[in-house]
Amino acid sequence: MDSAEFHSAVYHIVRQIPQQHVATYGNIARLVGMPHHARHVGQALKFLSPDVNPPVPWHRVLSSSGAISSRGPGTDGAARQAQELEAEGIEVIQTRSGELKVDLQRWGWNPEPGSIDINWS
DNA sequence: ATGATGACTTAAG
DNA sequence: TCTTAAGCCATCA
Repeated sequence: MDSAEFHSAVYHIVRQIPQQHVATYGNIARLVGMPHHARHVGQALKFLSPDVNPPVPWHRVLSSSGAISSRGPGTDGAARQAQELEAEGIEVIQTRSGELKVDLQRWGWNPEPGSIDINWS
């Protein structure tokens, strides 16, 4: 599986995250079959253009702690993601240190490995 | 070839 | 709940 296929696979899985649910980078990586590529899931999402069709609900992907990954100081990506999540009815809380997070126990999506469609092409 | 960089994760204290 | 440390691996300078 090359890079392009990996990206396609990631998009395919992310598109299956149901409304009002969130998944983690690591989980997506596992579902795609590359459990050590959590970081690259983020890379794939970064390359996403806003007008892809069908749309990819990138905002439903979080880190394993439930925190919305900061895109670096001075960026607004995290805040925009929080806004998308709230727009769909998912509760976003803020920690003392100012981190935005979602309660994975409540909103997390944990499909049985065999219960989802893996074939993207 | 080499070293730095991430929209990361897990374990430990 | 934080902070550190170590592991991870494609991409880039």
